[in-house]
Amino acid sequence: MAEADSPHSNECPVARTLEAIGDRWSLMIIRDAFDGIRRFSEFQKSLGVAKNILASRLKTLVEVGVFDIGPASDGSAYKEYVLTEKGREVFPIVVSMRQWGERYLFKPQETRSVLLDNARGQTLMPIAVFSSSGQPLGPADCHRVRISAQTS
Amino acid sequence: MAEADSPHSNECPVARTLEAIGDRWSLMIIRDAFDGIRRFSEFQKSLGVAKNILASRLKTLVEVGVFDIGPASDGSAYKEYVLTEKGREVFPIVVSMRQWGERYLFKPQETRSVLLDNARGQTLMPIAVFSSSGQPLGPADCHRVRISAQTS
DNA sequence: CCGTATCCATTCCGATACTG
DNA sequence: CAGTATCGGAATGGATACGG
Repeated sequence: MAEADSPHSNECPVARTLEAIGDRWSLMIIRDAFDGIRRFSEFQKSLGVAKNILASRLKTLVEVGVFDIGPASDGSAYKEYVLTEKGREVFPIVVSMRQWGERYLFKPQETRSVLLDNARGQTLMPIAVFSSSGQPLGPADCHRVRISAQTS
Repeated sequence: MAEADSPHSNECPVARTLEAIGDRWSLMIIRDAFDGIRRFSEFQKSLGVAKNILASRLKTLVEVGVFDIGPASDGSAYKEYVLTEKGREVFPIVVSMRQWGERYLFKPQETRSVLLDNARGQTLMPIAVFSSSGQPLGPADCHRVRISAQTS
């Protein structure tokens, strides 16, 4: 049954995001796409994942709207997977994951990959949460509320 | 070599983060912790997850250093799970996931839960990636490089 | 109340083989 | 090159029963 959604994904956007791209491979695939990877074989080589798994993930990511399938840019007969706007917008998610990992999961001298901005070759500003008025916010400074539809 | 890690967690911080907290429940547990949940039964009720699973996840999250176990604040005989600094710092990750989900995974009128800042009751500023000099950055404005240990 | 132990179903993954 | 088909094994999840 291609039924709606699973029990707990109903109204929490975090849960839905996890359900859409929160599996073990999807975010890695998207991360590679941020590095310019577009071809099946390149994903496969970069990730070392089995082809059937990769095919399956790519397929659902296209269904979800993270990737579009387009013609090869080099004129070859094959397809390319290119990020949609929706896909590009997961950038903050993977960058915040990257920064958290860098900070807490590596020993100081351990070899790692880092992200640099093209313009200056500098590391990025740490991602943080701000209020609409620009105040930095921690978990304790926020609360969740339920919004049922808007009548304006 | 000298790589004793699991295959894909090698040197990408994103991969390590995914391995540490990227499973189906951990981020939901942490999200609940941001809402002030600290007790086993509260997590269980909030998430609707089986007790053995919850116990298992909580255990690994403690091992990973996201939670500390402390005495109950109300003087009862039981433990509480309280976020460490490392745990609190996953806040940007779940907020960026939340915002992406809100934006792309909900129909406009669908009921959802949203995060508001306590001080003003406003929605948060969208999380974005900036260079160290304050320029907004997209995926195409960055590149990855490998850093092997020491320079200077 | 807070877990642990057990059992079972399901899903996920990887290797391999095969097709256009 | 870009997948699909199939299979076995591993990991994950859920329900329930039990113990501190």
